[in-house]
Amino acid sequence: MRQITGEAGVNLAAVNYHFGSKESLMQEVFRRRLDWLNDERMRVLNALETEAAGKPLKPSLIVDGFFGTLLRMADDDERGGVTFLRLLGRTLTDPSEFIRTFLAHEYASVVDRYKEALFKALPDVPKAEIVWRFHFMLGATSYAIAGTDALRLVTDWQIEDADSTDRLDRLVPRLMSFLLGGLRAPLPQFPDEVTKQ
Amino acid sequence: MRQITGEAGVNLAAVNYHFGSKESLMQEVFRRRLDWLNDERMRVLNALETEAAGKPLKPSLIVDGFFGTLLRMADDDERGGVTFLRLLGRTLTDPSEFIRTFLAHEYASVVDRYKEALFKALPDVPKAEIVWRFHFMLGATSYAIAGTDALRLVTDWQIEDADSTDRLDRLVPRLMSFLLGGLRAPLPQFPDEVTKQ
DNA sequence: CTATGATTAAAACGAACGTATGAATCACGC
DNA sequence: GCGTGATTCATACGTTCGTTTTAATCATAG
Repeated sequence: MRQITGEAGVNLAAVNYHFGSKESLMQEVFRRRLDWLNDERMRVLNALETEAAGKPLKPSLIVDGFFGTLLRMADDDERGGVTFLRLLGRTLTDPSEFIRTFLAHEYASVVDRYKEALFKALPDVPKAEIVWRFHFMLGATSYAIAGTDALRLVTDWQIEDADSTDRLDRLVPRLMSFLLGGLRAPLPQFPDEVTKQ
Repeated sequence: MRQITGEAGVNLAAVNYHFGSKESLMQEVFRRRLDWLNDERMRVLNALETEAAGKPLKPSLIVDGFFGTLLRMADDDERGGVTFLRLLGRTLTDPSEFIRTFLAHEYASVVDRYKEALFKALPDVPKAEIVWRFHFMLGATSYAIAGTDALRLVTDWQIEDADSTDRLDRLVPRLMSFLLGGLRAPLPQFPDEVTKQ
């Protein structure tokens, strides 16, 4: 709080006066960004489904609508840019109880719509499997967003290191093809099912 | 500290007496687990490479050696079980500076060996792409480990909810096929390269 | 038994945190 | 210009945190 109000050039008590508490401030920060993001996601999916006129969508379009829309926020300083994406990435993995509940509520309907679209797009894949892979995709994405610096230490990163805007241009297609590859991977063999076949 | 020493039934000052500081205690916790994990990973990779006698390894074996070995720690209460995996998952995404540096140091050589094995196994995939996909795989795995409860709120999880040991039996193959699918996905098209072709 | 070094125990320190308080300042309709 | 409600300010409260201190207890060699 002292750091935030300090950099904002206002008094420490301002947050509690205007927002009530630290948690309320955080909720407002997330709401400001996530409302836009989820509206945009809904808009994209609606457009896709209208155009498809009842036919299943291509998985790549669905994945791009959900994760691509998120990643492209990084380019938009008006929407928080990379800073917000990093905050979100961290929050998705290290969730304090209250903010996790809030995120769940904020996200639920959008995630449900996209899940349904994926069910329809991949009728041969069991629904449970799709939900799991959605989970994995979220993880890969959160990590890619939040941990840009984290991995640079683990591996000695002999990778091109242009300015960050350039890196984002390349991160999105890279992550997209990874996510799609994972989403459409052959179904797993469970140990207890091997004998059944 | 008070919670830890409390549950251990010892005095608060015990940690500072025996370990020096909270950070040193954490380092020791991670070292105890990661030394074993990374030794095991090295052992597995060495065995694979010996058996292959210079020929490239199957990517699935490499991925299983790195991520499968990690996940199977969850079954081994002697090695920390799910508790340690959750701690590690959280730490990989929310890294305080000092512990991230420590993890990087602890991991570097193992990650390098596995990266080299992947380079050799996938000669047609640019090295930079493999490093990125390694990153993505780490993210999906960390999230799968740490966020078992987190996603259950986001999606209304109409998934079988057996006891956790059963869920682990199924999580490993599920995650493995996702990771492999992502690792071997078609290469991405970068916007600025489209015109070149 | 006693001396000595290691360990444990109780208590407090100083810093950081979110929040609350009361006075000072501001904006603005009358 | 004055009064009133909203806002800003300095300040302090009460906790929690990691650490430190000092005394008590323990183990053990002589």
